[in-house]
Amino acid sequence: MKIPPVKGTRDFYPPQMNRRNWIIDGWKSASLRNGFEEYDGPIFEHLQMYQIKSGDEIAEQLFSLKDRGGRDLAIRPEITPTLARMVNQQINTLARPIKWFSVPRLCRAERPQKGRLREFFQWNVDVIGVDDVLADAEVIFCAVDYLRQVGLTPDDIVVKISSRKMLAELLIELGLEESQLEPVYAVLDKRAKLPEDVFEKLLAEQVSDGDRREKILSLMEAESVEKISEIVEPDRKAAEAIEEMSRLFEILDRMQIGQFCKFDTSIVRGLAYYTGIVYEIHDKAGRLRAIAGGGRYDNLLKQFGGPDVSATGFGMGDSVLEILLEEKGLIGKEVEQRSIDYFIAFADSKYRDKAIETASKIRLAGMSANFSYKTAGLGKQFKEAAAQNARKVVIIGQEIEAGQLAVKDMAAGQQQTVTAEEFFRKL
RNA sequence: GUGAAAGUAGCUCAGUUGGUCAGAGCACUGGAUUGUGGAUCCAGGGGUCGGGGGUUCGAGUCCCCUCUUUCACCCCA
Repeated sequence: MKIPPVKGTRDFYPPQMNRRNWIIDGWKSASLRNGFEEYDGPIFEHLQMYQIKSGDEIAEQLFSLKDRGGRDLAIRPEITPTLARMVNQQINTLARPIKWFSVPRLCRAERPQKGRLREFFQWNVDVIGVDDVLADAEVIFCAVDYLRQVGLTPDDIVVKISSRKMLAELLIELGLEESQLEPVYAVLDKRAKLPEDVFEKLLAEQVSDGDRREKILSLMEAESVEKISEIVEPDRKAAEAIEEMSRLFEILDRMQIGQFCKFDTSIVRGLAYYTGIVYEIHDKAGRLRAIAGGGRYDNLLKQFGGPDVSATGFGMGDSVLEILLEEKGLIGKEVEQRSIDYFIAFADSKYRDKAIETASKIRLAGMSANFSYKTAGLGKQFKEAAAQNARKVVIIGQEIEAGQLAVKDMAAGQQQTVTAEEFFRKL
């Protein structure tokens, strides 16, 4: 009986596994050079953990199970709750700022589509315990640092940045009720996806007053933080939020990534827990879903039973990223290819034992080596070596009787005869 | 959860109104090639035509169901 793979999952054969490792290794080294430490948690948690933040309806979108003790568990659909739990548990012993990153494997029971699978990897970078927008700037820098390092430029991607706090203060100043904010956010979030007239109609359903709608539309079109104050005269709290945004952009400029970043009030983000700066990284053409998204979530640790500690961070999934990198031709052929330091060929089956011995010595010295399981001619063995992308081929032939080996550099095509003793000494 | 399209070898695909329709290229294995490579030539293995049911003398082809994939919607932590 043939059993198919599970819907929305991927098999990683060696070439795809090499790609996956290349992406994840890039994430990890970017995190480390930005001063973040790696952590991880279990792949499942109590189901309840995911209901605190997002409510029951989200429980339908995750994989849940009952263990033999009747406990309701869920495979993690995100790692932020685990992070909050882990940090809360040791909050009094952790030195601040807490700069942590993780590359968890996550599962969500959603319908798969382009750039969205049921199992994926997500790079998470967070700073906990710092109120200052400097922390927001630093995580944004970390994301851009990686994306730039793999070859993406400001022509390819854009970090769209806004502020929940600023938007809320301005909307309230315009006369909206607190209770209207959520539904209005939902409409504003759709702006980029909808034709203008449909968007305006949806907005009119939420905001009946024409003048207010005008102002909101102008806010959405503001190209810079400065323009905001021209549209709505900010009160003290709004001015603070605007000031914070300006400062963020100053820091991003100082960090040399200003050309990747753009003020964009249409970035609202789905769920309610963001409290300040919010941002999404998109492909410049806007054809794909977001590459990454994040923001400040100052209330989360408290919601998980911890103290009032601020936090900010982002998540970047592997699937949209891989599609974009593929489209831009930034995943080189060599990423998928295997390679090996040495391939040991033997000219006659009587030298096979010597070849096994040689390969083992090379491996013990810390280099990679293979030899053929077959006793084929040298031509075949060279083909095998080439197929494995071997850098050098060592030939064991009659010269071994005089203590010598032939070593061929496959790229250069040059071959040298050296004594076995010298060869092993130089490994 | 809703809607649309697709599914033939490991991959990309051809297969006419139902009647030599089990095929090609690439990949893989072996040989040409018993001391030298990714080329070339030859040969070979590999398929219950996604699965199940139906119509028919006869189904890869038509009908129904189902699974999977892709795309969009809902949602997007």
